[in-house]
Amino acid sequence: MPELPEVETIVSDLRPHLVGRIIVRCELNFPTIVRHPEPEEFIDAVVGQRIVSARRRGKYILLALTPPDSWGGGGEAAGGAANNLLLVVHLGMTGQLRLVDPVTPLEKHTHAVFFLDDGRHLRYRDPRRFGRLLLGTEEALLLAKKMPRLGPEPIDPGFAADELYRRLRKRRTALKAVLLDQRAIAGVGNIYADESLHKARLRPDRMAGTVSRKSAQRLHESLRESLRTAIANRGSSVDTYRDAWGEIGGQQEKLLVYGRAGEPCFTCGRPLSAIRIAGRTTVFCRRCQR
DNA sequence: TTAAATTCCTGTAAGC
DNA sequence: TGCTTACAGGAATTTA
Repeated sequence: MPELPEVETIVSDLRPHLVGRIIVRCELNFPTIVRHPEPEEFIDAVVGQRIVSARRRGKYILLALTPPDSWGGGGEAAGGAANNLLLVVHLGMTGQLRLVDPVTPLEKHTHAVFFLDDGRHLRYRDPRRFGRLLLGTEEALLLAKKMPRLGPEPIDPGFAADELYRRLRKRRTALKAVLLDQRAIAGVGNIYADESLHKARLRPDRMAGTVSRKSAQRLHESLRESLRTAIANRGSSVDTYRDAWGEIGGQQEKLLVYGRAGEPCFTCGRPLSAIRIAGRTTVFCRRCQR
């Protein structure tokens, strides 16, 4: 499922192709995939807009839009103005955002199609429909509670070990539950939570508030290392993840624990255990993670 | 305020 | 082979 590395791969691939394009038409084959505003208003507002930037925040894809004739045109080419209208895409578990040639056959479960002025189609497909599309300014979406106030970006150079330590210390729940909380740290999901806890040799069900500064430092390092390696390998194609071109990633071959319950730990050889934390399957090594 | 439980959804795989 | 059932999980929502 798409987490930070997968979303980062999609956004960085799409960016050079989308920035500068105008959305000339929008079709919603399954309108309820749009969660804000009403589907009709969404279409009216999005059509005619120019995409001026494409970025990632947590697991969200943010496309900044401006009317092409506003401000003498191209005035915000750098993108990122704070009160820009944003087209927001969250992929949920099985969402796919693909840029295709118009002759590409429409795949089943394609819920939205954005027709671009270069003739190509940006298609949103999502069999399980846990994903969603949003449109509005960042402030409006936060206010309407369509998006959470996300925690810091774990791969940001400014994200210090001490900040992770402080965020863990104040929580009275399992370490892994905090990693999965998007308001605590943005972008981490089930795969990279398990992977980084394993690398840091920490039990996922350990109470977050009891971790030492030293343990938090190890987790900080392993979390960043797991995410950066996964980005370098273009993400993990477990379940249905595909990049913007429909291709699989490479990180699934290198996962240490995720999806390997019952199989031997690569470090000690003991079978990996599976437990449930915060409603998610959690795989770890009872010997290596204490 | 925080944490836990519930809900949404369908493809896949296990079990009979 | 074909049917039924359990399971996968991100995050909004509800409950405690």
